Amino acid sequence: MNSGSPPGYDPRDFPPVAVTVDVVLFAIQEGELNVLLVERGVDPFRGDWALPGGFVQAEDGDLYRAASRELAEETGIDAGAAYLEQLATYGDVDRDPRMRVVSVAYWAACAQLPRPIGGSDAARAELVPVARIEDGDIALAFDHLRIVQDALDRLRSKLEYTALGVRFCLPAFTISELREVYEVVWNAKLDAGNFQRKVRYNGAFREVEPEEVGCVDMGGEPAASPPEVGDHLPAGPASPGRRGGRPASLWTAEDPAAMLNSPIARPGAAEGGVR
Amino acid sequence: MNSGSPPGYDPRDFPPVAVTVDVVLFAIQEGELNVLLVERGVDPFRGDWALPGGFVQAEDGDLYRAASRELAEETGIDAGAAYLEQLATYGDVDRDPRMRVVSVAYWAACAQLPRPIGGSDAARAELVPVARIEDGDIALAFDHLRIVQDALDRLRSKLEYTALGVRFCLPAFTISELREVYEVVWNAKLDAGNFQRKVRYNGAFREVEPEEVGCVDMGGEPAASPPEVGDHLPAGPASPGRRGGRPASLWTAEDPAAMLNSPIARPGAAEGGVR
DNA sequence: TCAAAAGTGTTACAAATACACCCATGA
DNA sequence: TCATGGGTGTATTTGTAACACTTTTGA
Repeated sequence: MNSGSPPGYDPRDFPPVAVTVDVVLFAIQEGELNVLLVERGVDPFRGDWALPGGFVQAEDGDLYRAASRELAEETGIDAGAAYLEQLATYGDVDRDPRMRVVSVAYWAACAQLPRPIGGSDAARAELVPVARIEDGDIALAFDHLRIVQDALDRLRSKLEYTALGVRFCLPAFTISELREVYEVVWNAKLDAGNFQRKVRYNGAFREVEPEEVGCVDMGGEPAASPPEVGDHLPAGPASPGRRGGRPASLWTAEDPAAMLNSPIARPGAAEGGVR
Repeated sequence: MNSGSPPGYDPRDFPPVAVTVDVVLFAIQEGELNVLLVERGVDPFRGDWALPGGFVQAEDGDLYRAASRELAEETGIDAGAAYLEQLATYGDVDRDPRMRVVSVAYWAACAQLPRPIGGSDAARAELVPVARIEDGDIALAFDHLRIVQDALDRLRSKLEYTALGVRFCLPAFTISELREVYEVVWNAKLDAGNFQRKVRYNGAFREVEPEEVGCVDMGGEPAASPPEVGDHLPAGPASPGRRGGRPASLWTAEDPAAMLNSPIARPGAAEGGVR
C-alpha cells in the first residue's frame, strides 16, 4: 500500500473519492424471494429504485459496522438479527455521474422485517420480488442491477455448502420451512424425503424440543425481546395454509455460517457437463 | 446509495477517505507457493513487508484496471497474462495510522515472472514463500497479514471447483505439472492416476498436439511475444529434474475461470463430518 | 537394466437420487 | 375418512479413493 508515493507524502493528498456501503437485503415473503429497495427522491435517478446505503461515517469503526448501521436505519433490524456479509466493491468512474463513488456492497438475509418498513428517513422502502428485477421490470439506479445480480449469485451458491438458509427462518424452524427457503431461492423443487435426511445428518443442524424454543439464540434477538409461548412455532411459509399432516419437529442451527459437511445439491446447477 | 443525504447534497461534501488497491500475487517457484511483497521504505511500518498497491487514480476506469495497472508497475506483468480477481475490501478506521484508508484487495496468479522483479520504483520487491508468512516469520505492514490469509483461503477453495490452477502454468502444460500446482497450493499429496482422469474427463481441459503449441492463447501473451519452438514445452515444476518416464501429453484450458463439472477433491478439507 | 513418470484397469465403498410407503393430523 | 404433509425404507446409480499394473522414456 502507498508504495510509489513520493517520500514527502501528505496523508491528505489523495484523489477525491467518496466511499459508501450499499446493502442487498433478502427476505422471503409469501413464497417469494424479495430485495429491499428504496425509492430515490433526488437526482440523479430520481424516482428509480436503489439499494439502501450511505456514506461510510467516521464513527463507523469498520465497514461491517457501517453496513449494519445502514441496515438498522433502513429497517430497524438490529445487527446480529440478520446475516450480513461483504459481497464486492464497485468503483467504475462513471457509476455515479456526480463524482467518483466507490461502493462496498454487503448482502444480508433476514427472517422477517420487524418494522413494517418505512425507514428512518422519508424515503419509501419496499420489498420487491427479485423475479421482477431479473425480468427487467424494475429500473434500478446506478449499477445496482449488477450488484443485485452478484448478490443473487452469491446467495444461491452459498446455500449449497453452508447452513445460511436458516437466516430466512426464525431461530426454530421445521425442516419443511427450510426446504421451502431453498426452493424459493433456487426456484426449484426439491425431494422432501431426501432433504429431510440431508438436514438430519448434517451436524450443522440440531433438533430442539418445543419447550426449548424461546431459549434458542441465533446470535441476535428473536424478533421481540420477551420470548412468548408460541412465538417460534411454525410461522414461516409452511405454516399458514396447513390443512393436516404429521406434526413437524423443530430444528435450529448453532452456527448458520458453518459449512455443511455434505452440500445440498442445487438441481441443474452443474449443467454443461461432459462425459 | 446516498439515501439519507440531505436534499441540498453537495457531491464534494464527503468524509475524507483514501481508496487504494492492493494486490496479492501468487506464483509457484521451486515447488513452493509464493506471494509478491515489497519492502516499505517509509513510515509507518518502514522496513516491513507489504502488499504492492497504491491509490486509485483518476485515470483508472474501474477498480480492476487500477489493480492491473498496479500489478504491471510492480512486476511488468501485462493485464491478461495473469488472472486477477477481486478479493475483498478492508476499511477499519485504524488500519492505517495516518488516515482512513479503504483498500480494495485483489488476488492474482501467474505462471512466471517475466522480469526478475525489482519493480518500476525503487522499492525492493520479492517473492516470499507463503509458508514463512503462515508461520509468522515475516512482519507484514498494516492488516496485510489478514489480507494474505483471506487470499490464500480464496485461492485454495477456488482450485477445488474451477480450472484456475492452470494460471500457475504456461498456456500448454502436462497433467503432472498441473497436479503439482494443486499439491503445492494445498500442501497435500494427490493420487496421480485419479488426477489424470479428473482432468481428462472434465470438459474444462482440452488436449493439444505439440505442433499446436504456440497457437494456444490464454487471453494474454504467452511470456514472450514471438512464440518460439519449445517455448511451451514442459518448463514447469515437473520438467527440470526429469530423469525418465513416458512422454506426457500437453493440455490447455480454454476458460481457466470456468467451473469444473466435477470438482477436484481437496484431501482433508471436509473434516469435522458426522455420520 | 533400472528407476521414474505417464497413463489404464479394477475393486470396494460412499453418496445421491428416485420413489414407494407408512404415520399423524386437521378439516 | 380423506387429503395433506412429515418422515422412513430401499433399490439403483453414480462418483470416488485406493492401488495394482503396463508402458515409455532417460540415465
